[in-house]
Amino acid sequence: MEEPCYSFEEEETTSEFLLWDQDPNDELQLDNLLLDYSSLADHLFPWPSSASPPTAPISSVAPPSPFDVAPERALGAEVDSSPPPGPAAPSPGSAHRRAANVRERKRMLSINSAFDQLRCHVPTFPYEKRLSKIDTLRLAIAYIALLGEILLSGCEPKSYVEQCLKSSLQSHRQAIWNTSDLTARLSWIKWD
DNA sequence: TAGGCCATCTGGTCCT
DNA sequence: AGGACCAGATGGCCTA
Repeated sequence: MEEPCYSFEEEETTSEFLLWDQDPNDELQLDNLLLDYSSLADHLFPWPSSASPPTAPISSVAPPSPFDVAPERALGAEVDSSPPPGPAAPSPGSAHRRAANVRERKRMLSINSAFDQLRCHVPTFPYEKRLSKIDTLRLAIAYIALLGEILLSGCEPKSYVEQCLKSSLQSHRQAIWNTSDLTARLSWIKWD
């Protein structure tokens, strides 16, 4: 099996170890986010949802046309024929309710698109299947924390990570990024 | 077959 | 008032 290769110095990627290989605008936005570390708390989400271009369907179970209004596709309440609880509540099949459903699907698509973008910025194993949403979030948190530590340390990224992997730093510091998920991925990086 | 993950619908709440 | 956001419920798909 081929080993993944990544160099902090050259920001070069292989097709098997996905890092920073996305749209230059996305990369720039992430760069800005990492550079402006002090404002991280105000910019936890770097991509506005409206700016996320739609990507290819990520799920095999996604409907062919996500914008179609398909009340018969209703899964959760498809056989619920009980009347709405309040007089102000729109009936399940009303135009208002269908429009709200369409908006909600579009909103979820936007969120999923952002998750796809985020997946492209966290280290993954070459053989790894698609990260789940929760794993993507946790890995991204750890990865950002690591990058922040590298920036603050002023050390060479390569040597810093190698030191960490040798536990010389982990032994006396409980770093936020020090998760088994991330350290395992870092150990896959071939530096030269 | 059980559990994890996901898409979708739905109603409530908040915001503009 | 209408849209955005959120969480609960439900059922489908996939994998160990």
